[in-house]
Amino acid sequence: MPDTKPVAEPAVRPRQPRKNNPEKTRQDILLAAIHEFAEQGLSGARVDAIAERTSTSKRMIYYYFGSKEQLYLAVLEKLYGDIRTTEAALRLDELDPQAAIRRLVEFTFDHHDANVDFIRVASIENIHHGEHIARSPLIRSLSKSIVTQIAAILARGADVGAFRAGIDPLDLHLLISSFCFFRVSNRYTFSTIHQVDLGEPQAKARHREMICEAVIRYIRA
Amino acid sequence: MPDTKPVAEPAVRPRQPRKNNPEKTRQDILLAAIHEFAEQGLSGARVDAIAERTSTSKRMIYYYFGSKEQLYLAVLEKLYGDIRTTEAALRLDELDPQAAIRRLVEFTFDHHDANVDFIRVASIENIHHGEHIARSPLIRSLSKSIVTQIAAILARGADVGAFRAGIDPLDLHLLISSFCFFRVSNRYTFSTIHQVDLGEPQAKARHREMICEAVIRYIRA
DNA sequence: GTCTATAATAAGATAGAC
DNA sequence: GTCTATCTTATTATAGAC
Repeated sequence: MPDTKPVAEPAVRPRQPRKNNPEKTRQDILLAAIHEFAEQGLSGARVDAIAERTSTSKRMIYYYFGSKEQLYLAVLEKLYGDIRTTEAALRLDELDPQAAIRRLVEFTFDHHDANVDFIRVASIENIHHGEHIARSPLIRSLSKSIVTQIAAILARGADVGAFRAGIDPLDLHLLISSFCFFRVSNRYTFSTIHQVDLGEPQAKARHREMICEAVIRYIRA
Repeated sequence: MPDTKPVAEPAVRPRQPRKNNPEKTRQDILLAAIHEFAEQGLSGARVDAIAERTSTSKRMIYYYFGSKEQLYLAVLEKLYGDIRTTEAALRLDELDPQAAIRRLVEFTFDHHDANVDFIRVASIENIHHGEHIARSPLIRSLSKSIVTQIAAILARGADVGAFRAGIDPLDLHLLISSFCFFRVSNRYTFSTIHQVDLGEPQAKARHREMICEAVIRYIRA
């Protein structure tokens, strides 16, 4: 049987060889990994699926990150780095104590609401007993600022008689984080069970106000 | 080649055939599955590992539950069934409004604290977008009572002027659940990052009091 | 640094005897 | 109803060319 292909192939390269750009490739992989891990969990995530989300190949993932687990750790550090960096730039010391608390609560609420990937990966990491985050001194050191900031606001508020004395800053951080986090992390079961939509704007605005109110009432003198 | 086996085997049965006890076998598998799914997640859990936790075999798991996913759904229904049943038996209507709220918060705190498996499986289910719980009308119907109970307490409290009017019962349930759940679900990352032990008795007692206080201050007139 | 192809292994599910 | 052994497929990880 004769070869039916045309004698001269056109000069079009059927596969575009990737331009060498290590840093961009690394970032590509990292962003794709965030979404895959956030969606599927650590064991559920497929390295093949991450590769498909990028413009590069599976081989490159192992080349840059070594293993699926190391890639997951890089994802953790990226997500925690992002929230702590924005948090540190809030300049809460410029506001009066009650306004500062309100702003912090609103920021936490909005950030968690807008960063579902962070919430999901944090949940996943807890399922794994936090064993990966424990190996990251980076994340630990990034997280000191938020507690220090709360402590300063509480001290100022107590000084002017606006807040009660003796509130533990880390406890307050726990109270604020709980609500802002849970509302996103447990959205599916809560919505399904109670037949409501936690994502709708009215509910969101109501809950944002509720946690502000609850926190302020809790610390008020 | 002659058969080298001894002519008469001893009457000792080398393997004890399991006594037929369908209901016990089913419960065995279910309890083992709770622990495995709670520890490893849905994709992380291994059917082999579940079989090893029981006194039965992998074959039986498929025999009784059909598939890994159906077994997981049975686990969900068991865990939600347990909490809702105890919750419904609290008799909060016998207490004055503020005492009733306090008792409900303390119950929720204690139950979540003592049922880590429930917390973990609920987290896992949210990672999976609540797609399995959505297929369980049983869980939905079980969960109506808690909101009804809160609504009744809030109404009584508003009537006697102890509570503000206009508090949404489901929102309050969300506020209470958030704190009690998060404290357990995110224990690992929170403890690691902030270098504290959320499991220690003093922290636990302090947090139990904090959420009671916060809720009561929030609804108080 | 990037690619395709494949090795090695793990895990869900089932067959078939008793 | 229960058992052991196995089939089949999917997945992590790597080899080796360019």
